[in-house]
Order: sequence, then C-alpha cells, then structure tokens
Amino acid sequence: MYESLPDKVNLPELEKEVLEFWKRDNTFVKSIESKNPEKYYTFYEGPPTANGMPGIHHVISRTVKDIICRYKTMRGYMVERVAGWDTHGLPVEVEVEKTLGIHSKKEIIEFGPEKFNKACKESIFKYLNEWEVLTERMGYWIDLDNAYITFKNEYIESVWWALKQFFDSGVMYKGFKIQPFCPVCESPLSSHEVALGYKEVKDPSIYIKFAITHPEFKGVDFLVWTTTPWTLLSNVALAVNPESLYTLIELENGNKFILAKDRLIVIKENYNIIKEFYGKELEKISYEPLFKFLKSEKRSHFVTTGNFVTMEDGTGIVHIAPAYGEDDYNIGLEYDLPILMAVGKDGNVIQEVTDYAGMNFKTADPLIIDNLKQRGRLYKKETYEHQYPFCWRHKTPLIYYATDSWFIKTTEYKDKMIKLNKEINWNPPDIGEGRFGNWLEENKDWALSRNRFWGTPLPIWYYVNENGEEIYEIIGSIEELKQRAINFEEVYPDNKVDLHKPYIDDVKIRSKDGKYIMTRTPEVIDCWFDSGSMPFAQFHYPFENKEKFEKHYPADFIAEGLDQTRGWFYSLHAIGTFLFNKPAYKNLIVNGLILDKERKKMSKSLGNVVNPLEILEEYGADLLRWYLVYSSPVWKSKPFNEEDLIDIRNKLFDTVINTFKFFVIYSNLTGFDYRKETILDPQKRKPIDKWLLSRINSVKKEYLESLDLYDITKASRILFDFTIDELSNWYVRRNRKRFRNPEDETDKLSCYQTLYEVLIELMMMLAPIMPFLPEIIYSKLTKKNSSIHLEEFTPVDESIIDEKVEEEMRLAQLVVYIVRAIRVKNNLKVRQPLKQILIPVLNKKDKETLLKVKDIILEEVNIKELNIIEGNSDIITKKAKPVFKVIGPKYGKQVKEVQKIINDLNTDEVYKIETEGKIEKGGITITNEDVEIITENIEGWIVEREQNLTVAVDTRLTQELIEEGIAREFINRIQNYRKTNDFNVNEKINIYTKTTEDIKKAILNHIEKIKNEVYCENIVFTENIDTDYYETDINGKQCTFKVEKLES
RNA sequence: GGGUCAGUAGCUCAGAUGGUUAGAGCGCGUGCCUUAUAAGCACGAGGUGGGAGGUUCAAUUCCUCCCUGACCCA
Repeated sequence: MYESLPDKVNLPELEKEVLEFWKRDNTFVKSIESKNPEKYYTFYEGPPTANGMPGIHHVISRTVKDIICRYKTMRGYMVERVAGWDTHGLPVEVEVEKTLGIHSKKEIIEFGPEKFNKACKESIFKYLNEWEVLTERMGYWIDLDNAYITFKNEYIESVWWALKQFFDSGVMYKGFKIQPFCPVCESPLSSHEVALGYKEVKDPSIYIKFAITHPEFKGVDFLVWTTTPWTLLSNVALAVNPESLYTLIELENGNKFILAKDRLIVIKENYNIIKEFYGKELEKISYEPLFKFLKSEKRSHFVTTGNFVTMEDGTGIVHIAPAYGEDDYNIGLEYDLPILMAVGKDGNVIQEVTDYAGMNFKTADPLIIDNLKQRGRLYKKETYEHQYPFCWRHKTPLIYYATDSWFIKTTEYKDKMIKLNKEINWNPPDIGEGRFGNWLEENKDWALSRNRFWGTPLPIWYYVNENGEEIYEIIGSIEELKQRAINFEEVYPDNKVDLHKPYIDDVKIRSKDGKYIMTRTPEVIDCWFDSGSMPFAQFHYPFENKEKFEKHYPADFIAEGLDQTRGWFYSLHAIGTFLFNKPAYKNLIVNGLILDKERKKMSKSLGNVVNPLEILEEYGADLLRWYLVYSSPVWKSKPFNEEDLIDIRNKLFDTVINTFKFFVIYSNLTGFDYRKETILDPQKRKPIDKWLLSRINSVKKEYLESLDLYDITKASRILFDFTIDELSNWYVRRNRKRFRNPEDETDKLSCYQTLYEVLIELMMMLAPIMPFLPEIIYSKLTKKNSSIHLEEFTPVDESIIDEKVEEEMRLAQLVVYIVRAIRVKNNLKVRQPLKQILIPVLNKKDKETLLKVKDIILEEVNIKELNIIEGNSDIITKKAKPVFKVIGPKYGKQVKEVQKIINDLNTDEVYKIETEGKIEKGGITITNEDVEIITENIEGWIVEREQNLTVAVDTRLTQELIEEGIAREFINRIQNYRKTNDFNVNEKINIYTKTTEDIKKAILNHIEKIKNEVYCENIVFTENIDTDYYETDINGKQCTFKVEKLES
C-alpha cells in the first residue's frame, strides 16, 4: 500500500513536518558529507546585517542561492555553504544612535566611544533570531552555526593582512579629495551610501554680479549662477568654458554683464550686445571678491577655464570654491588656488566668518542672499528643482567637502579588473558588460577610511619626523602588533585582545628604525572592504586554512540583488583582482527588486512592505520560492502579487499533488508496488508510455541545460508546462481507464512503472526549487526514509528520447485540436459520436505517422473512423504557399511577382510540381523547394486547417450514432449525479428511470456499456418514481431517474 | 546631464540567427469535457509589437533619433 496525502493538503503544515525530518535526519550535513570532497562547488554567501528585519527581497536572493546549491548537490558536487554576518559600519552606528537618542558625532564622543561601540556590538544581532527563523523556514540550507562574523578578531586580522598587501605595494595613499560628506555623521559617505539618498529638492538659484577689476572692463560684472550661496563665502575663482562664446551686453539701465552667448536666455530685459569673445580670452581677468572674511597668501579671484563648464544651465560662468566641489578642487590644483573653508565639518560656518559664525550652512543661505541683495550684487533670484544627495540615515543635505582620507588606488589596476571581469559569467550578461563594466571603466580610487567608531580599525600608525612630515607604517597581524607595540600588555592585560576602537587607539608602536613612538591613525575602514574580504577572511587566511582557501577561491557561484553591483560584487572583485590576480567568482545571478502590486517600491512609509514570514505561514515556502523564480526572470524587478501565488498553487501544486494521489489510489486498488515487480524494459512498454518516458527525458535534458546556464526561470517553466499539459492533462487523463482496468499484466506494469518513474524524476527536478513537497511525495513513493536531496541526477537517457514518437504525439494533439474546433463551430458536443474524419496527406510518411496515433485521436474526439487520402483526389483542392526563406534570396526584388504566381497556382499545377518537381509559369521555374503544398479544401466536407494540416469531419448523423450519443448523455447524467452526491467509485447502484420511448430504446441498445461505466447492477424502466427522483433532459427530451445505492 | 536595461493583448510574460496568420497564462464572454485535479479544452472579444525615420524583396527582430519607465552614476 502506498500512503497518500490528506484530502485537503495544507502546504505550510507539511513543510513543518519536512523541517522536523531534516533536523532529525541531519539531512543538510549529510548532503555535504556524503559527497566526494574532490568534486566540490564553491559558493560564497554575501553577509547581511542582522540589525534590521529580513524582508521579502532577502527571500528572493536566498531562494536563488539555495536552488543553485541544491541543484549542484544533486548533480553530485560537494557544496559547502557557510553563512556570514556583516557587523560593522554606519548602518549599525545609525541604528544605535537612534536607540540612544544621539544625533551627532560630538554626542558620541561625549557618550564615550567605548560604551558606544559596546552598544553597537550588542545591537548587531538584534534580529538574528528573525533571520535564523526565516532562513530555516524558507528552506535555505546554510551553515548558521559556523557563520563568519566580520567583527571577530580573526576576521579583522585577515582584513589587516589584506590591507597590508595593498599598503606595501604602494597602492594605498592618504589623499585630500572632495567627498560627499554628512555633517551629522561627520564622515564622508561612500558612493553607494550617497546613491541611497538622492532627493528632489528646491534650492535657491541666484545670479550674482562679480565686479571686474581689470581696467579694460571697468564697470562690467561677470554674471554667475549658483544654487549653493553658502559656498560663495569660500569663492576664490570663476570658471568659463574656453571653447564657448561669451558676450558683453548692456542693459537699458546701464548695467553691463559678461555671460555665455548660449545662456543669454536668462536675461529677461532688453539688451545690446557690445562684444563677443571666446572663453579662453577671459582667462586670468580678475574681479573683486564678494566676501573678505578669509584670506590667503595665494593668488586668487580671477577667471579660470575648464571643459566641465557647460551651457546647460546658469550663465556659463561657474563660481569656484575648491573646498566644496570636485571640479572646483581640480581647477584649484591646476591654478594653484587657495582652499578657503568657511564651513566646517559639522556643517556650521566657522568663527572667522563673523557675520554668519556658528550657523548651519543651509540657515546661512538666505542671509547671504539678503546681504548680496543689499549690496546690489544680486541680479535675480529664482528657485531651482534638482536632485540633491541627502544622508540616507539622517535625512540631512550632504555637502561636498575636501577631506583627507585613505584611498586604495584601484585606478592603477583598473585594466586588470576590466580584463578579469570578462571571465565572469554574469546573469543577466548585460549587467556585467554594461553596468558593472562601465563602473569599472569609470573607476575612481576607493575611499577606504571612515572617520567613525564601529568598524575594522585601519591598522596604520604614524609619527611626525624632523621635517614635520607624517610617516606611516602598517601592521598586518596581531603577532606583528604584539612585537612592535610598546604597551601591548597594558592595553590588553591577560592577552584579552579586542582590535576595535577605542582600545586599539591606545596601542603605541615603535617605528621600524626604532627612533620614534608611533600613534594610530584614528580612522576605521569602509565596511564594504570587510565583506569583500570574506573569501579569505572567513577562513582566517593566511593565518590558518591555507589549503582550504586556495581550494575555494574563486567561488563558482554567488547571487545577490542588483543593488550589490557597486557594493559587494565590486568589493569582492577589487580585492580579489589585486590580491590573487583572479576574479573572486566565476558565475553570478543578479536578482531584481521586489516591488508591490502597483509596481511601487516597498517602503515602511508607504506601508506596502510584505512580511515574508507571514507569506510563508500562509502559503508555504515551496510556493513562495516557486513564485519568485517562475513568475518573471529573476533579474527583472518583480511586482509582488498574492493572487499569482494562489494561481500557481491551484495549477502546479494541486496538479503535482493530485497526480501523485492518482497514482496512489489506483496502485492501492490494483495492488501495485513498484519495488515488488520486475522492471519492464522501456522498449517493451506501450507506445503512450514510451512517449511519456521520452518526454520526461527530453524535459530533463532541457532542465539540466537551463540550470547549468543558471537560468532558473526557464527551468521552472519547463517543469510547470510539462507537469500540467503533458503529464496531467494528457497522459494521466488519457490513461485513467488503463490504470483502473489494465488489459493484462504487461499493460499494468507498463503504465504503473512508467508513471512511477516519471513521478520520481519529476520530484527530483522540482526538489531544488521547491524542496519540501517533493521530499514528502518522494518518501511516500519510495517508502525510503532517506531524503530526495541526497539523490543525484542520472544522466539523460538519450536512448529513450524518441523524437519520432514525440512528433507523432504532437500531430495527434494537433488533429484533436482541429477536430474540437470543428465540433464547437458546428455545435456538435463531444458526447455525440460522429462517423469519420478525413485527412489528406501529401506522402506515405505522413500517412504512417497518422495511422500510429489513429486510436488516440478517435477516442479523444469520439469519432468512429479516420480515413486518409493520399496523393491526389478530385475532391481535394490544393494550393502552394511560397517559402520565403528559399525564394527570398533566389529572386530578390522579384519576390512579390513570384509570390503572386505561386499563390495563383491551381490544383492541377500544384500536382504537377508534386509529381514533376517543377513548373514553368510566367517565365519563371517554380520548383518543389520553393513552395509548401497544402490542401486547402475538401469539397462537400467541413474543413479546418492549422499549421498546414487539413482535417475534415463528416458531421452527418445516423440513427445509430444518435442513439450512442443518447447513451453517452445518460451516462453523463448518472455520473454527475454520483459525483454531486459523493458516491464512492466502488459503490454499485440500481437505476430507476422514466423517459421517452426513443431514449429508452437508445439506453437498451447500449445497456451493457452503460451499466459498466456507471457501476450499475440494474436499469429499471418504470412509470412510478415518486420520491428522491432527479429530473433532467437529454437532447431536449425529458428524463427522470432515481439512483439507489446497493449494499455491498 | 551620462550609462544600462526594458517597453509585445486590460495584467504577467514567451518567442523569432529578419520570412508574410506574433503566442501562453490570468481576467472577460460563450460553449464543451471530466468521478485524481480548487483543474482542463475549444470558440470569441482584446495588439497600428512605445513613436518617427532608415537599411532590405521582406523589420516586431538590424541601425539612428525621440518618448516613457526602472535601476545605477553625476
């Protein structure tokens, strides 16, 4: 006996049983340990931060990861999977700031960095439990117990080792660069952080008059445009585009301006153009400074030239404040301009700028504008809407600020990164070539340091030499630190080492030459360097596990969301390329964002966030996983829609379950047990069974190919279509009677063994994508207590794939399809048997093919005979259709003429082509390869054509056919009655009926058949049915019956 | 402003190395089939393949420009 599934299957409940089984059975560990360690497949887990709740977008990337890892496991690979946690960085600090009610760096220092970092460490795993629950519940197999954690000393030590490699090769430097800077964090933000915070804002847009001091332009002003009035306090120069035309104009009120010719539209008054010149002619012309709070020795306040000046907006003259803009800074270097900093790192105006001292730069804006207005320096003021970066956590506007930080000179090995990127198999490919490739092309040095607290400390110490220069040295391991430090024991008594701030800041080391005591530089590093170091840092390489690391580098596979392109994908690549001269990963899948049903971004403020655990509880992990990869290619952004989940459950899941139940019901009914019978050679099975075996192998072939190419969506769609269309709606439906009542023992083995084997194969293919349900079905089918996830795919059996058989079945399905269309159009129900189908064929081969599937066709459409007309017949009209692929290249421009000739060929002419291979017409020779011959019509028949197949049906009814139709109708009524009244399949009945004479006659003529079909002992015709009767009509005639259950 | 991708039925998506009737599912209307199936099948309505040019005998497919959207970058 096979054990079935409950009538109403509760998927989430079933999954919980499976989770229990996996736990008891230790299946995940077995799935790794049972494999040959020499045949391994390496996967890297990108570490999430567990200080926030996991969301649905985490479920999709984890689904993708799990599918590939389970698949590779079932392909026989050892796939070790270790979880990881990203624990450092600003995201953690910001969460802690929120809980502590802290709003600035100053307050952190007041609070105490030691306490602050302790709070960070405690907050990291705030939602660890939720993460672990989700991970387990969704069936994501990963080793959580041995997860790598980026704040551990061992991990930091490996990162230090890496940093030292960079430092020693001279690609790490301290530089002064303009970086987006958050005044609240008091730290530069990395580019990906900035990207999180662009917002549309309205800023003041002012046109300022700069008075020219050059004698030639006395009384003339440069008209300059800016949206950041506060930077005017630090203005040291103006810039024009050297190649553009500029004009000197005079307004009616006598004001004289210089501005770009292409930007004259900003002048609304009437004006006269006095003079034109190129930008380069303006170079070095000096002007009166607007503000004089800050002074410098260096020469300043003159016109510079740069190609970055565009004619898109403003006046074509740009004001330059080298401290607050990248172009500004670069032009400052070029012209040796002073750097005036009127606004400090806290975003407030410095004391020297007395008028605005202590004000936030945004607060100062309107006052500065006012001041300019009063002094007559303001030409006009407008508002300007544009995208401006905000701190993604503090929601405060960023400033571009010249800061010193440590950089890795990634630009130095950019070409290598580009070259190695070409070895990576990106899915989808265009992200690798396009988005990521472009990013690499435009590579900028990696701003590595952060002026923060909770992170991997930059292991650099410095001293100031006699010349006042800072000299840096780097430490690459704890051991090295111990040896170089002069107070290690003091800072870390009893060898209790914590490499974090503030402890590490206390460690002093002696310089290499022994002459100086060195102090640590205060910065920590970008946490992306942490996660990008995971390939080696997770193993504490090179201090331990050297071989293990080498074996597992690079990864065969990683998968994360699209947002990681510039994040983890980049940091892995940048670090891996430099340290190991190899890409860090060979294959990757990028998944898209998950949007809500309306295609809006999910966000807390919109309240449209989907809680993955709720979905898992309601629908189950299998269904959610399937939906996420099936509904659209994983790299597309996906609108999440619960209705689609339900649809997939009704279709795929119910079909899988019911196909399995079907097998169980009839196996138990007929006493079939796969293990007890000798296996029938597939070649000896019935044609339709051979067809199914051929199909499952073809499907398997496509499935393996798709997954080997990392196309999960395609693989899932192949399985979906096969299960529903071919397995369930064709094979099982067509063979129901056989399963219930096999012809003989061979027939029984043939169908049962086939269905069993196909179910097993199907479950195995489903298992990586939906790991739960196939586990249950597999165990019930095999009666083994061993997981399906420990099984391995056997190679595709090419000998079982029979293209011809599959083709025959396709033809049969096509004929059935056409006949159904004919029936519907002529209002002939399928229950009404018809006399014959007529199909004209063009050759013997087609005839033979059709004859093979004749029985299937006839049974499916309820028609008595299938007749085939071969060759020519006077009732058939033939036509020829041009084959454009052939005649196109052959005739070129003449193609339309030839098309017309071919279309006009009559039946006789077509016949001539068929028999003689060609015909001359209109001076052109048409050969049989130029045309496709079709039969267009059969005179006197009802004809439908599809894909060049013409089918005719004889729709005339005889008395005999009508009676058979009536018998079928009668059977249908009884069966419906049985079904609606929940009669068991095996319950026998008696039928009492009252009806018209002709229906009675029809029933009597088919009485044995009826009795057999509806499981009936006796049919009694009577005039007296008074109770419990049921009234219906058959072909418009009244029929009353009563069904009586027999005691068995 | 720059880059990448996408735009095919009301919605979600296929497909075609350029070949003359562009498909499926969901939804809608109609009919049919069925004691494994909350399914299935057929018919119908619904498409100027985002727009405009170009190349070609032939463009939804290739090229150019533009529009819209998403993401990334500034």
